[in-house]
Amino acid sequence: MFLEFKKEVEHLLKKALDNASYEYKELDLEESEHADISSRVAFFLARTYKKPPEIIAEDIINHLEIPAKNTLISNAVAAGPYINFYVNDSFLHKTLQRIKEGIETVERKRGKIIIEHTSANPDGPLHIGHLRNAIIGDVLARVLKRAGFDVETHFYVNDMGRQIGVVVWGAERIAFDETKKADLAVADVYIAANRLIEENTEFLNDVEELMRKYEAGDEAVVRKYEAVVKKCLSGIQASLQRLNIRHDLFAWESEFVRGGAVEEVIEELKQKGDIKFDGSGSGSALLLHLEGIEKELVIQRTDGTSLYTTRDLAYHRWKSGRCDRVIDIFGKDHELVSQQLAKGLQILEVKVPEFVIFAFVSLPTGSLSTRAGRYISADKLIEKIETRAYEEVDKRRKDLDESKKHEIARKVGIGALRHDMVKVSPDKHIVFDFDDALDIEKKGAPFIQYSHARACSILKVAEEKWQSLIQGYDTSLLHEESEIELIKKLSKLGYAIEEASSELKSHLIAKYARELAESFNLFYKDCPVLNTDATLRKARLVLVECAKIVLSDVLDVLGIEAPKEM
RNA sequence: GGGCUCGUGGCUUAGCUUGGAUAAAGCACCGGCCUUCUAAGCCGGGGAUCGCGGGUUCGAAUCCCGCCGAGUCCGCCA
Repeated sequence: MFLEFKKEVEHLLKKALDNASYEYKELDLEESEHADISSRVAFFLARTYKKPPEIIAEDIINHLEIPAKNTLISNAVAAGPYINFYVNDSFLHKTLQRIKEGIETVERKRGKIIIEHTSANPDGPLHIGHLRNAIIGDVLARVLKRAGFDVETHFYVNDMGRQIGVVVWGAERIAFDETKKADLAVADVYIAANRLIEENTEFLNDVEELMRKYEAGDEAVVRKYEAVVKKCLSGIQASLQRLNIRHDLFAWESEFVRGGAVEEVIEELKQKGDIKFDGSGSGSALLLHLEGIEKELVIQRTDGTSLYTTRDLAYHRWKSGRCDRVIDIFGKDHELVSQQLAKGLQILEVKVPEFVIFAFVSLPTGSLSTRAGRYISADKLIEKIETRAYEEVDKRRKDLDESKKHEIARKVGIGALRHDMVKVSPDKHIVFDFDDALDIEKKGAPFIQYSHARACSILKVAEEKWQSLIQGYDTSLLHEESEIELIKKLSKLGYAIEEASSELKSHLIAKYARELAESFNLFYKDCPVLNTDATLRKARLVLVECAKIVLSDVLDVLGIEAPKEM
C-alpha cells in the first residue's frame, strides 16, 4: 500500500511543481523519520532559481492541492526546506484490508528472468562459500518472483573441467563408498585420485584423453561422466534442499559443446570480433580482443578444444534467447570472467547479463581451500546449527514432545543460517566464525520468527475462545502509536520488495523483516489484544492477523520457515 | 606491479549509486521490567573526530585526488 501512497505523492507533487512553474529533474522522495515520505526537491530548485529552499518549499506547498476524497494523504507541510507528506486513516484502513484479503499490491507480468546461482563444481560437497552464493541467489529469486517476474533458477554444471576428468578417471579404479552421502563419496575419490596422479604424473595423460573423448562425445565416456556428475549433484541437491533451495534447471556445459553451440559462437566471433591467431605448426589458438580488457581472451585452444569462458558464452547466449533478463550470482574470483562475458556477448549482439558479485567467505585461519582441508562443509554447518537450535528450544519448551522440538529447531537453525548470510551486503568480505554462527540466541531470524509465533499464539487462543473472531470489526479504533506504526510498517512490504528487486539487493529484505518484527513486538507490549473489550479486541485481532500474514510473507521471501510456536 | 571491491561505537553491520533535518541497528556491557496474549521480548544508559590526508560545495560517511590496511583477479584452469 505504501507504494500507492508514494505514487499519489509523486503525482500531486509534480502537479504542484508544474503549477508553480518549476523545472525539475527528480522529486527526491525518500522515507524519513520526520514524515511518512519527504521530498528534498527544494534544495535542487534553490540552485537554479537562486532562492532559499525554505521559500521554494513554502511556494510548492501553496500550489499543492490534496483531493477532498479518494486520497491516501492527510497532510503536506513545508518543514523548512523539506516537504513532508503524511498518510491518512483511509491509508491505514486500506492497508489492513488489502493484506487481509490477500491482494497483491505489486505489478504482475514484468517479463521472464533467468537467475543462475550456486553452480558449484560437481567434484564434492558444498562449503560455506557456495552457501553464500546459493542463499543470495535464492533470496533474490524469491524477491523477483514477488516483484512480478517470471523467474527460472539455473545451476550451471561445470562437467568439463579437469577436476571432473580426475574424478571419472579415479572412479575407474577406486570404488565409491556407498555408505556415504553421494557428494562426499565423490570428493573422497577425487582426493584419492589426485594423490595417485601426484605420485605418477603420467596418469595425467589418461585424464586428458578422457576429457578429449568426453568433448568428442564418445558414448562410453559420456556414460561414465554422467554417472559421476549426477551422483555428486544428487548430494549437492540434498544439501540445498535442507536450506529450502531448489533449482528449476541444471544446464550442463558439455551440452553446449556437443550440441554445436560453442562452435557457432567461435565462428561468429571470428566474423564479428577482433581475432588473432596464435601458434604455429599443427594449429593455432584463437585470441579475442575485448575492449577495455588488457589481455586477450583465449576462446579456443591450439588443439581445437574449447575453453570454459567460450562454453559460458554459448550458455549465456542460449539463456538470453529464453528470457528478458539474465542475472548471474558470481563470486569475486569470477569478476574478470563476468566482464569478459559481457564484452563477448556484446560482440555477439546478445543482451548482457546483470551480475551480482559477492566477496569471499574466509575462515579466521585464512582463505578457504578444499585441497588444504581448510573449509567447512555446508552439511556440517547445518548439522551443528540445528543441534544448537535444539538446545535452545529444549531449554525453553520442556512441554513439547521431541518431534515438535526437532521441527522447531530445524526451522530456527536453518533460518538463522540463511538470515546470517543474506543480511550482509554481497560486496562485504565475511570472516566466518563458527562459534558466532552457532550462537542462535543472538541471531536475527529467531527474533522475526518469534514475533510470528507470538501472533499465531494470540490468534489461536482467540479462535478457541470466540471462534468466528473477526466479523464486524472497525479498524478506525486502532489509534495507539504502536498500532499506527505497525500498520505503516505492514504497508511497506511491497516497497521493500520493489527496492530489493530493482537494485538486486537481497539484504534489504532482511532489514525490513527485522524492523517489522520490532514494530510488532512494540505493539505486543503496548496493546493487550485478548484482555480488552470486544470491539477493540476485534480490531486488534485483525491487526494481529495482518501482522502474522506479512511476517510469514517476508520470512518466505527470505526462504525462512515461520513456526507457529517456538 | 596493474584492475576491481571493502575500511562506520569494543564486535558485526545499514546508510554511500541519486550530497542535506540530532550518523541508524544488532551483539557485548551497565541498570530496570514476568499475578495480564510465549522474557528468543520490552524500557533506560554509556560508547563513533564514519581508515588517514587534501579538495569540491552553503552543506560530505556519501562526490574527486593521494596514501595506508584487508580481499580478489591478472593461465591455451574452471
